[in-house]
Amino acid sequence: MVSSKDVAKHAGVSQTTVSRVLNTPELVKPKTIEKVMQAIEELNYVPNDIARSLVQKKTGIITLISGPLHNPFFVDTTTAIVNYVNARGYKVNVYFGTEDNLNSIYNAVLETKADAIILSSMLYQDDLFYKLEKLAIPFIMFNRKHKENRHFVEIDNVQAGYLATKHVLSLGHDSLCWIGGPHQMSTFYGRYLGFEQALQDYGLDAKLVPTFLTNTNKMDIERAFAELLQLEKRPTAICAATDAIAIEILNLCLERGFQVPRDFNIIGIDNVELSKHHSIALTTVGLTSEENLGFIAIEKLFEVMEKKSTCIRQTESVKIFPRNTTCKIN
Amino acid sequence: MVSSKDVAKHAGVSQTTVSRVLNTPELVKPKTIEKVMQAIEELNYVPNDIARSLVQKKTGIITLISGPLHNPFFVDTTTAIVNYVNARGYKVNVYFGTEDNLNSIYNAVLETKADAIILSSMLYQDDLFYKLEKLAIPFIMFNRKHKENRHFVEIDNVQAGYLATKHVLSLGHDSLCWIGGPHQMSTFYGRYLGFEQALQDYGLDAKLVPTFLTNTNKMDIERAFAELLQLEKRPTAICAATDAIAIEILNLCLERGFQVPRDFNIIGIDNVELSKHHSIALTTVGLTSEENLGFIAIEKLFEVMEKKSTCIRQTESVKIFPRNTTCKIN
DNA sequence: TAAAGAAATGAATACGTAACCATTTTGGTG
DNA sequence: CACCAAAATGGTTACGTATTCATTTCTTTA
Repeated sequence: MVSSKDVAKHAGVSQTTVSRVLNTPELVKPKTIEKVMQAIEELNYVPNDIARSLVQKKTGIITLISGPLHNPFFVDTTTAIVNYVNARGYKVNVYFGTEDNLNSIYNAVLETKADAIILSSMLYQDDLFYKLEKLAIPFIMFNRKHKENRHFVEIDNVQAGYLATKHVLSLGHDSLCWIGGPHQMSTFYGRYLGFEQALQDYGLDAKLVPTFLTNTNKMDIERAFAELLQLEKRPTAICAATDAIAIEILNLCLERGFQVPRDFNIIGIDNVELSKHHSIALTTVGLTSEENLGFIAIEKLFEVMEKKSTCIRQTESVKIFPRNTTCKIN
Repeated sequence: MVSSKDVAKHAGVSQTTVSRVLNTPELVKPKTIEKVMQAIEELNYVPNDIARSLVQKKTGIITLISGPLHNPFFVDTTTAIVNYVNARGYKVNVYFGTEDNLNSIYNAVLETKADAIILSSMLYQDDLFYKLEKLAIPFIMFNRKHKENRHFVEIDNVQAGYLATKHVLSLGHDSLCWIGGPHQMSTFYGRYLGFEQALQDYGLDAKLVPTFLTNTNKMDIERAFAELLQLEKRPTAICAATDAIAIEILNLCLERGFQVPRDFNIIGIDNVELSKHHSIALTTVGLTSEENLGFIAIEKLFEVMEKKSTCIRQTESVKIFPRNTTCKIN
């Protein structure tokens, strides 16, 4: 391992000067720069970013705790976040959280010296929030909100649930069902509230509408769908709390020989890239703006890092994207 | 920032003992451990992993240079790699390489002290290979091979191209075309060779078969497809070098009102998770084994890190997965 | 040419940990 | 009780950089 001391010796200058050549060359004589650069070349010197981090107390690392990539929402956000962070000259430590590994991820993250944290795994009531505040480094949640109501970027979940539901209701469906996730997550809870509200506006009793709250892995969704098929009165429209769920339901429908939207209407929320594929063509609700939610969040996080803001609370408006998995009831 | 020195003072022991309590508690008297642990609690001490890295010359970081996630192949491999690495207690620095940003990624990576590098962005002739060997840290390529023929895990690309092509030929298609990527990548070149070989085996002249070599972003694939549609004699079967290309071609077909497989047969290579979705149901060629290629590669990389192996050269066998985007010609 | 100020360089130190070596304490044995 | 080995602990240093402060060298001006 060749260090800046080696370079210094080789160039006949002090280590300080080597450091200056790399960081503040305007303070060093051109001839000296040349000498040092040549020594760097000859010795194949590469600065040690760990040592630099130690002394500067900046690691240049952003920690991202994402959901798993089999959820296409996280494909979009991870792409946006990683690319943005790298373009800003930072590195990204990525974790994919599931029900199983989340705690060990938190342990690892809390011991890691990152410059900031961006995450989408927080529950509405979660002690993690307070641990992160104690860490005293900037953090932001995307697609999740904590009850303390700080440091988040989300879509208007209630409105999203409302618009999705209203869409199928206005197509004439009166036999709906809801497939969502655990209500400890602000996302699912908010969307469900919107669902309820829309039913109410159409004079339907939410209590009579089948509701499946499931974990969002493949197996549990399949279980929920199996239950759905057992219902006395099969719904004609399935409102899924996320595109990920919707797309998996679509898969299960086709797998069992159903046709969509003939046998089932399906609507999602998130407007993920995959939903636009013409094989899928999922009707969904998504951001009014063209931006990706992960992008908005990471941009805001950098604002906080740069002390341009101190606390982000942002709720983005949504609209409906009608595609081919919903249609007028005959 | 509370350090182990602060803990030491607070507990009335030396910093050495604090370090020992955390790393080799079996060398410390139980009563002392207790004292120190209490001090750690009270002061809310968290070890500084940067300082540890500096002294131990191990960062606990694996660098992953992946392709972009809009390519579903990289969704699968990134998932496998990140989860494996984290389960092993390491962190992952992720980069998504494209034509544009690859050089700046390389610059960043070469200055970063990672314990190992796993990448899928290497060209067959690429100076990067030699720079990485100079770095003297373990690295492995997945899905790419360098001409030096070291440090790689790949599928049998020639065989894959061969099987895919033979499949559509055996279905009665005699009007094929090939949509692939730049031949500087071993993956594309090998698969094309297999394509040629299969044509030859069926008595067709590869030189007369339309071949589109394109960059693998959406826009360039669309351009290639537009060209394809201009051909005097439209092929009945499209052999795509990757599932990513195949799935995008499928999208373009549907977008333009074509039906698959009626108007076009489409076959891919990689057997990505998405290809199994019943909306897509892409016929493809993939690993004989159940494992993900990224998983195999990262597992091998850890073997190298643990000195159990020194150099990986692995080519995995493949088989055909017939689904719904191909059918007998009528 | 001398003096003063600016520019360029260097020496020493801090960052927070693990590791090495030295020292003290403990426990067991004759 | 004395002695010795083993267990437990502590002092010091290294890791490789940036930074602070001091010193030297150069340039300008009277």
